[in-house]
Amino acid sequence: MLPKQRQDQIVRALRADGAGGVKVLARKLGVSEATIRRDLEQLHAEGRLTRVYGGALAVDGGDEPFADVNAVHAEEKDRIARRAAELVTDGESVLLDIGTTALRVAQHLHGRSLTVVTSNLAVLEELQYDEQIELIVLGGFVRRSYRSLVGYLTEESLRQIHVDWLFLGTSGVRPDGRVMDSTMIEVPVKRAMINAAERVVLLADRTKFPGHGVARVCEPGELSMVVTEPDSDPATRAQLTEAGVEVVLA
Amino acid sequence: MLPKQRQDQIVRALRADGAGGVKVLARKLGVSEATIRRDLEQLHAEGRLTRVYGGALAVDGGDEPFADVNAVHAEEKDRIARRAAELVTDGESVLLDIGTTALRVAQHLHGRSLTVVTSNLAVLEELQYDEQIELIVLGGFVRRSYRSLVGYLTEESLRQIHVDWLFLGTSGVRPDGRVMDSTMIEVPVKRAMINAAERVVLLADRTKFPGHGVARVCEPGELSMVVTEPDSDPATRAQLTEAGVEVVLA
DNA sequence: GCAGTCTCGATCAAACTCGTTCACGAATTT
DNA sequence: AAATTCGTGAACGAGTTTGATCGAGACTGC
Repeated sequence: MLPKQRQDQIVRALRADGAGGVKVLARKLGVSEATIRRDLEQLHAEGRLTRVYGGALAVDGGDEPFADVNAVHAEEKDRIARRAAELVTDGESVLLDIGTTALRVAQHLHGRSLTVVTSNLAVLEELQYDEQIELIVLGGFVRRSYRSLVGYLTEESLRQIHVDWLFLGTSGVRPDGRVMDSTMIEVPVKRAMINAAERVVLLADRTKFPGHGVARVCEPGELSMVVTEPDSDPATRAQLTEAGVEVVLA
Repeated sequence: MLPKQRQDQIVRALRADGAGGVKVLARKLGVSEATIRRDLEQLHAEGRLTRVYGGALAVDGGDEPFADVNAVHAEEKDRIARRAAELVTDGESVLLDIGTTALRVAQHLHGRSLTVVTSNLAVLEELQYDEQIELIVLGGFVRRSYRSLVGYLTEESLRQIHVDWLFLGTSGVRPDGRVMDSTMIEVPVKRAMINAAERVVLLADRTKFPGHGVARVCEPGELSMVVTEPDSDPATRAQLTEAGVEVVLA
C-alpha cells in the first residue's frame, strides 16, 4: 500500500470512529507505531485531522456532531435551523437525521405539538423531557462518536413508519446537485429515511454548497426542498431548481 | 480511549445530567477518581464546565440541585443486581428490561465485553460512553415517566434479535409463581423480550415476592432463573422451584 | 461545635507516548 | 554499477499520563 493511500485510510478510519489511538491504527493498517506517528504529524500539518496525545481526532469537516467550540458558523446554521422549523405545522410528524444540523432544528421545536422521530441521540437528549412532543426513537447500534443509531435495526424501524417531513444534514452538495456524505455507514440509514418521508428537506450552509463527500446519499430529484444561505453558490442552486427542488434562503 | 475523548465525554455527560460527581464520572468512564479530578481541573480552566466541591456542573444551567448526585444506594437491591451481572460471561449478549432494577444491573456491567440491548433510556445514558460494550437500542415511542421505549416499533425490533440473557424486572410475583406487572402497556414488550431471549432471569427483591400487579407477564415455567433475597417468601420460592425455575439467593 | 465522612491537591512510581536517531532495503538517479 | 533518495522499523531518552496513597481541609448529622 502506498503511503498516501494509508494516510487516506487513517482519515477515513477517524471519520468512522471519531478518533483513533496510535496503537490501534498501527494494528489496523499493519505498520509500526512510528509510521503512524509520522503520518499523523503530516496529516495534522495538512489540517486533515487533529493530533492529540495518544492518537488523533477527526476534524469536523462534514456534519460531524459535537466539536464543541465551533461558534464560527453557529449563527448562520441556527438561522437555517429556525427557518426549517417554521416549515412544520403543529400536528405533523418530523424525522430528524443525525448530526448537529438536525439537533439545531430540534432546539427550535420545543413546546410544539409534534411527533418527532430520530436516530440522533443528541435530539433524544434535547427533547426527552418536552411533554408536548411525541418522541419516537429508531432502534439500532449505538455509534458513540456520532451519537447516533445505525444498522439494520434502524433501517427496519424506518420501514415501519412514515412521516410528513425529513430534515437531512450533509457533508456537502456537489455542483451537479448530488447530496454526499463523509461516511459510508450512514448512507443506508439516510436512504431509508428518504423513503419513509413525504417531503425531504436538505439543510446546508454555504460551506456545504458546493461541497464534497465520499458517499452518494441521493440525487437532487429526490429532494423536495433545500434550506440554505443567500450567499451560497448560485450555480449549485440553479442546478437544484432545475431538478425541481424548491430552494429556500434563510 | 484517548484523554481528549474522555474529556469531551465528561462535558457531554454533564450537559445530559446538569451535574456529575467525581465518583460517578470515574465509574462511568472507567478511570480513577484522580484522573477525573485532573480532567475537571483542566476543563474548568478551559471554561467548559464549573468545578464544584464533589464534582462539576454544566456551564449553562448550573442551578441543578447537586444533592442527588450523592444519593445513597439501596444496598439490598444492589446485591441482587450484582449477583445477576455475575451470571453473564464476557462475549455474551444481554437484554435489559425497563425499570430501576435493570439499570442497577447495567451499573455492574461497566468495563465488561458484552453486547447490551435495551429499551431503557436510563441504561442508554449509563452505558453510552462505555467503549467495551456494544450497545443496541430498541426502537419505540418514548414513555417519559418511565424513561422507556414502548409500542409496536419496540416489539418489531425485538423480533429482529436474539440474546443470551434477559434480565426482567417486575411489580410482583404472585404466590402461584406468575409474574405480574403494574401497567398493561409494557406487557407486549416484555413478552417480546421473553421470546427473544435464550435464558430469562427475573430479578425480585423481597417486597415483590409475593406481590401483585394488574397484568400478567408470564407463567413461572417461562423463566430460567430467579434472583431474589434469602428472606423472601419461601412458599413462593418453592412454587417456582417446582415449576423448574432455578432460584438464586443474593 | 464536634466527630465522622468525604473530597481535595500533592507526591511518587509505573506505564505509556513522543520525537529523534540510526540502520536497512527498495526504488531511482547518476 | 555506484550513489542517492525515500519510506520504514527498532531503539532510546525525554516527557506525559495514570492510579495509589496521604495529610489537610470541607462538609454533614447530631
